Amino acid sequence: MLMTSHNPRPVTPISMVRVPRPSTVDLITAELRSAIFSGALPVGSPIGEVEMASQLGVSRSPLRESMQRLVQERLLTASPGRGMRVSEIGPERVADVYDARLAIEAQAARLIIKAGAESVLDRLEAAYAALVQVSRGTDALAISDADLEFHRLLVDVSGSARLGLYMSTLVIETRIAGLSGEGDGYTARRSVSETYRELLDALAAGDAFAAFTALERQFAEAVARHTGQAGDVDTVETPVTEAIAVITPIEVVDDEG
Amino acid sequence: MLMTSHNPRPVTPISMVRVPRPSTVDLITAELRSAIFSGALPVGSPIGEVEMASQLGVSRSPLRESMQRLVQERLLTASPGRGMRVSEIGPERVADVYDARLAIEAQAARLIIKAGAESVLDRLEAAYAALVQVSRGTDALAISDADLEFHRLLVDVSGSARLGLYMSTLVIETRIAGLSGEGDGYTARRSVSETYRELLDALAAGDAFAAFTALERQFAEAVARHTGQAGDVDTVETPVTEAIAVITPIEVVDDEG
DNA sequence: GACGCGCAGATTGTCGACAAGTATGCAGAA
DNA sequence: TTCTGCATACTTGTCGACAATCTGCGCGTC
Repeated sequence: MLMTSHNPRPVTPISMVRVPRPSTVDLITAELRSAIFSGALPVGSPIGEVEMASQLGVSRSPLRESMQRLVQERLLTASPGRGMRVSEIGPERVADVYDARLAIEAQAARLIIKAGAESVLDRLEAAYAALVQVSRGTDALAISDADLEFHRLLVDVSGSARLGLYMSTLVIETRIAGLSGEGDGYTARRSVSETYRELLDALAAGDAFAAFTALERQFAEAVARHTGQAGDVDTVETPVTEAIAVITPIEVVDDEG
Repeated sequence: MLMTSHNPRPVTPISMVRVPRPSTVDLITAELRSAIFSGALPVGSPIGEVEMASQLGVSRSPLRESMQRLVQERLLTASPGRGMRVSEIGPERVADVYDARLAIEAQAARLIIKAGAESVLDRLEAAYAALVQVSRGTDALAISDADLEFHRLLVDVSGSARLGLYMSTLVIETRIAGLSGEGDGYTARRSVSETYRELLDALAAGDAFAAFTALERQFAEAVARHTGQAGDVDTVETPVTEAIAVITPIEVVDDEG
């Protein structure tokens, strides 16, 4: 009992990390990201600040701060004096997105192999099975969701916080690239590429080079599809109805039991 | 002369991209980034908004918007109700930074090899020579500058906009990691690692795997040095004087000839 | 008929002010 | 002496308002 006073160390110093409550800017940012991803905010559309602020139930100041985060993410482009608009990713920028994805996901694959945990392979197999299942249907957006979910999981299970941060942006950029195309239809590939199977086998075998090659081929196919040089792959197109996802107001957190 | 009117197409439609003037938020963001990189804003120090705003000559609103960009970059950490502080990168996070750098720079090396332009090799050789030259001195910060300049150039010449965006943040994070260490001294390695030479040779030979291996070894050395498991390498330490770089006020752009 | 100019409307950028929350210091009790 | 509770001062978060800027429309002129 006498020792407690002269040593002001906390009781559990190791796992006592500060868990910050999400701020308003965090909530708005997440809401805007979701709106861009779902297509509720169409690609290229300008964002009226007063309208968006009232729709979110907040003032312009936190909204503007949130939009600056998305500007840093390159999801919004700012024109001084002219406001923000949702970034477009035309065919000439698709290759850049997939170059970055190859950098991130190949490194994630290396980290997974380096860690050598088998449980992550099961989770990836499950995500792959879900992708195969959804690809039997005709909902292009659902196929894209399962596809991106697989890739996001690949990076998440690698355990790298920075790679995960980059990937969460790249996932949305990939979706934007699909939405920036011709008209308001979303095109997805219906037959799952065999490179997914190759990637999973390479991860199981611990072959980093084979994993890289699989990803490289998979992305080359995607870039060719996005730039209109698609081969004879079976694709399905779904119109994007903007009403499927609305902007939900930010609700004030009331943290009393 | 008669054709000019009926065809309203711009004169140079291909390279007529809109060059936006830098907004105030851009200027403040660049200034804060520079202050963090130079050590004018010490690692872990809180940022008083009123003081910083008056020092920059702007109001709190654009300053707060700029800081949100840096929060997205992970250069600042926000505690709700408690303000912002410059992020620390302790020894447990150093490996994550270098994992991300390996992802980015290895992909950059692949892109350089894929493009196959010899002029970029000359620029990299020049940056390498500058690093060797500076490493003969005892200014640790100058050595770090030349080191990071080499790596930034490596990514810049790859031509990928997104990799460059990631790298500009990773460069500052690497510097922060060096500044987060023991006391207010910056330690740099004095003898240039032979992995730089190996990387350049691999790029010249078009060997992507060798380039990756060189980077991987180079970063493993750096992580070991940052986490205190340094071997017998020759290091030099320079105290960081915070007065060397002050926060310069944002000057209003007056764009008349 | 086409081009340039000017004005009105709306929107963005910036600022000051209020409200809410947090850190600090002090007094009092165990 | 040490811990607890409270009052105070300061900081942040949010809001409304003003100023600067851009867009669109209409008019006049070449």
